[in-house]
Amino acid sequence: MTAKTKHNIVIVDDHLLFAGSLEKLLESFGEFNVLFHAKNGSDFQQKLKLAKMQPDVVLLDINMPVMDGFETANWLSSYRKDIKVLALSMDDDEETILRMLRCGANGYLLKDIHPDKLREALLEVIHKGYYHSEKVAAALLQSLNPAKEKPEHRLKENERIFISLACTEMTYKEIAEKMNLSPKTIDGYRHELFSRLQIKNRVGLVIYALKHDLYRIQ
Amino acid sequence: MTAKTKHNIVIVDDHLLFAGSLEKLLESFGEFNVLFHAKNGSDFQQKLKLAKMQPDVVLLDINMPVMDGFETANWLSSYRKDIKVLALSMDDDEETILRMLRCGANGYLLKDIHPDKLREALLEVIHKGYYHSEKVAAALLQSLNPAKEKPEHRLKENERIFISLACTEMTYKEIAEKMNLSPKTIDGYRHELFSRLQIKNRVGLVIYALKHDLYRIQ
DNA sequence: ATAAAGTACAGGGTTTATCCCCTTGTGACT
DNA sequence: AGTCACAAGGGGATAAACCCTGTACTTTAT
Repeated sequence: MTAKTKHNIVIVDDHLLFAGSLEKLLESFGEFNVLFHAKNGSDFQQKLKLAKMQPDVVLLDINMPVMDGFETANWLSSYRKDIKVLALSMDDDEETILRMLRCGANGYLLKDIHPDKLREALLEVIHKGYYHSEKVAAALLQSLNPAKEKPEHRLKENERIFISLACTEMTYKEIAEKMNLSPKTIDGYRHELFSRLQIKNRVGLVIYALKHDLYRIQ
Repeated sequence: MTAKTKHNIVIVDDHLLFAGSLEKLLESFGEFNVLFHAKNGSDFQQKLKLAKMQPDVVLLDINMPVMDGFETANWLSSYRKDIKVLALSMDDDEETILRMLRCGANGYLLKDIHPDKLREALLEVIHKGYYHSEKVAAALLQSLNPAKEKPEHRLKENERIFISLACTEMTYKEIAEKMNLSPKTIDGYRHELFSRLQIKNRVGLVIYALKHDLYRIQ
């Protein structure tokens, strides 16, 4: 395979070590050529505009500082629709997968897959225009089936505020004061959330909040 | 360089794609030979015992399910002190770096370093027995300054276990049963930790645990 | 060698917070 | 008129948090 017929790839990831290693892996497959690296979305924008060759596929990390994967995919899908985007993430959360696909990604890969899967995914994205692993396909189906959705996990604004306050050292009484509500109303929120989210106590609520990004440490 | 004179490396990381890529990077340097991968600490234990060749260095990820980097480094430093450990993490938190070094790691590398630094670090660990980047060296110096040390944050093993159980929906009574201790002893642990860590209630303890990586979501 | 100090575990008793059940008033919308 | 969402309350059981005390065993000092 000559250099001309190789598929051109760009890697966007803030972890230099990973990006560099990934390049070696792609080279070892023999049919790919890495044009350049970028350490975040805006770095990618600049380098893409200056590049003399355009990539066929962008391997895009989601968790990045400055301009994350969602923003980058969104921008690229309006700027150059012919460049395919393969999202790379450690997160197998359904919400994240769907959000990334809605931002225009052509495929979604978990970082804990076998290296051979990456080759398979890249070739599929190039030839078929999309790639979906079993997990992603399952998430897609779930989202299309409204019956299987979990409406009990939809939260109202006051519930979100309460949950994030419950992740602090405040007592329920103090939370009530802060929200200008009666402690008894807070008691009602608590009881309602415990049964809807199937948790047993306040620690369960904190864990739920952290899992679903309703509260962030530090 | 013949295969015999190459340095033997083992990679312990739950992200298969990263581990596989890293292997290609190491191969490209020419002076390293990857013996095997493991996806967590206990997987590593098993494979190490069966392996016909022993590694010179273990590249060890910190964030893993089942048996994390701390536990693994701890185990290895008592099992085989001649095998060097180079910790790999995205976390530049001072606490984490020091904890890993206390667990017996011979060096600490951030995942966002340049690939060439990895080669440098590996060679230094092999020849000098340790490697410390600027950031790690700075953290070490800080810890040597007794004025800035926080001895009240050093935890005993039972305290660590208690804290991670306090991050679940278990009551203190259930935690006591699980640890084969009286509920009153647990009450003592709780009181001691609240005053030492300057927190007011169990939620504070959960937040502390998550900040300092004593408990991990999911 | 023995007293003093420290550490780990466990107990009694009390207050406060959490958790749970059941009920009520008030607008708002069909 | 009905029911729905929301805020609020009464009463009570359980868990969490905070006292202070005691025993057994180890470490350290003299």
